Amino acid sequence: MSARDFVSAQEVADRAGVSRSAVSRTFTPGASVSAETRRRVMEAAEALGYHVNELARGLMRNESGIVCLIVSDVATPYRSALLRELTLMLQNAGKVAMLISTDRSDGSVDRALRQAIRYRADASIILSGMPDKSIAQLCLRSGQRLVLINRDDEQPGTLQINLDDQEAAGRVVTAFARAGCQRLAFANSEAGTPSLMARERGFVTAARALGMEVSVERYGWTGYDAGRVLAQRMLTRTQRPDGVFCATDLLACGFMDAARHQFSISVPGQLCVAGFDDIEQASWSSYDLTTFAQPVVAIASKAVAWLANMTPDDGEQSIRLHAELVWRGSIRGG
Amino acid sequence: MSARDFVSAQEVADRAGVSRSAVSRTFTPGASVSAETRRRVMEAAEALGYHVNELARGLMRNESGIVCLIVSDVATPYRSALLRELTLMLQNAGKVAMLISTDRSDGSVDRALRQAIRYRADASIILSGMPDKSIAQLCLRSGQRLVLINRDDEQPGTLQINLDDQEAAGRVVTAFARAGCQRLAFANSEAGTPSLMARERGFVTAARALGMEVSVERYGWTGYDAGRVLAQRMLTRTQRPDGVFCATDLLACGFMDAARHQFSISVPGQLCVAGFDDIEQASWSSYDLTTFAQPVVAIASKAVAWLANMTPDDGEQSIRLHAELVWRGSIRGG
DNA sequence: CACTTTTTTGCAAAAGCGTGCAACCGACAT
DNA sequence: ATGTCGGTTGCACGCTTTTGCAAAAAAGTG
Repeated sequence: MSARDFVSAQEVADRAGVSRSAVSRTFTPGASVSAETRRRVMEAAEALGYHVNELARGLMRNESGIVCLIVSDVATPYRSALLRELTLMLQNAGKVAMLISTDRSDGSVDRALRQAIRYRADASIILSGMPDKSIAQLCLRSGQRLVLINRDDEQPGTLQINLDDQEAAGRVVTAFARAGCQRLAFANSEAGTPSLMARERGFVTAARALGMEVSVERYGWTGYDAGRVLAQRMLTRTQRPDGVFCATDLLACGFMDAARHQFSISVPGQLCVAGFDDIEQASWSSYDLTTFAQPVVAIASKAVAWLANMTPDDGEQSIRLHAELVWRGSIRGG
Repeated sequence: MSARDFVSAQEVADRAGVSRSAVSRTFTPGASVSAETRRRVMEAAEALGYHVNELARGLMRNESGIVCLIVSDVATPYRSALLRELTLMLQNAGKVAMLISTDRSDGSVDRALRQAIRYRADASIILSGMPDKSIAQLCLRSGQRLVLINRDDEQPGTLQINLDDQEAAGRVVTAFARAGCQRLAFANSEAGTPSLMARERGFVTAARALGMEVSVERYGWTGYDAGRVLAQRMLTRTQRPDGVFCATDLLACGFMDAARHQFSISVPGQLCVAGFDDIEQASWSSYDLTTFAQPVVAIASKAVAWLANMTPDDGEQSIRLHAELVWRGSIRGG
């Protein structure tokens, strides 16, 4: 066995010549301890290398300070950016982040949430995946607060953070129209997540409203390779589109690369492209992609603010954030 | 107060008509319980929605099952890829990952490690930052196992995972020579991490050994923008280099973009470029970058294998992994 | 100095779990 | 019938902390 010999509050108390409770109070903000006692305790703690045991503390308080981040595709630019903001802000709020990756297998989120419950996480933030309604129920029943980002389940007691995907998609139609595009198209993946579908809906309806021709193609998983495949399918038609809105920047990067290097189509000369997320690569000069910015810091700060604010006015709450269009060079005539 | 009312083992025991120990043993793998008792307990647990309290369990066992991941620049492609592998493998090993992001401020890693100790983490994996020797000592003193990735501190009781950076850098010199490059250069950041410096050393010494001209430039933080600035500095010289090894793929992407779009230099026609990490973008056709692959799955699996294998034969251990050269189109004549 | 008020301190209970020890139960051999 | 043995089960204690309560100490007041 690993001889892990932690020093306990008792040992500190003995060395400092005070009671165990005095030690406890010293490390509890807002507790009543005299300056002298605190000094003696701190000194002893330092000498012995004492650290509060958050496990025991959480056990007592029924509040672990742990927030569970349940996320699939961590290695994706948008997700990892959001992850960074969330962990940083949670740390500043005195919480600690427990990271659970879910692959695309079915029971994956389920297992993750059970794990979270076993560690008595105060809350879970779900960045992805398809959480079963029953599982979310389970979370809530065990007193866990739930933040759902870019999902549209209607669960009481949760915070929902969404974007104005549909309206945003409408705005890009206007941009394409102003650039003189005739035949629009939407490039989507087969993931079918609420935000992707909302963008598709918004784009198609806005295009139709303007009387423009519009087509939709879906393929594979939401990544660079799918973007390439979509380009191959859409750009080999006899009447190929000249304004393509990709559901995601990653799709857009793949699409643009295939268009330029495989079909020698100039962007934005012969083809306008827009994406969504404003990942770092969108600003790289090889792409210079016009896209919608995910308000990652706003998302993260709303989420942790809601978690930190423990007033149980919790009833279902829903926040809608605005996705700002970032003009770059992949659409003619900014 | 959030009325968090968890169901305890006692309640399950009452409902199942057994003692609390029976419940405990049911959820402890390898404990002695009859099939009948286990069934009754499981049934009651299911009905009541019972979940083992890992906080209390960790308190008893002095083993929390928590592994702390201390990482800076989470949103970076290489880091997030490694993060994904680590969390996935830790989960499969029955551990859980606690993520601590460190910004580049000084006391940041320090605070992170203290947090880890307070939660009685079984181990910490440090992907970055500059952990003070004294802090590492603190970790070890509190029985925490430590994995250091791409660092060169020599601490007993830790696992060090490194790459053959220096040799790899030597191999790319050969590649440049074969491509007919005359004037080599190394593009580095000012971060000064052990692996970056090892690549620089390896490249310079190998080039000199072949009697080739070689220069070094360092600028800023290890990212895309620094790559662009480095390109501006190096490509405006009267005698500009024709073979540039960038310390990192991100630097290389910035470098290539500036070279092509700002200076209209063709890659690999007039300029050969190589990078390091093999991030996803390196394979995108806009870059098609020849680079060294970080063996992320090997790194992750070595790390968690060492952690899972609790034999305390721990004495300082050091693993050196091989970085394979991935040939793509940014160097002439594959 | 005596009295009241406030602050500080120690005690003991509580939280939920694991586990050594002893008791117990049924089966089997003598 | 008695002894033995392997497997189960319950009891009680241990882990580390927080916190209500009451005692003690300190401070303030007349």
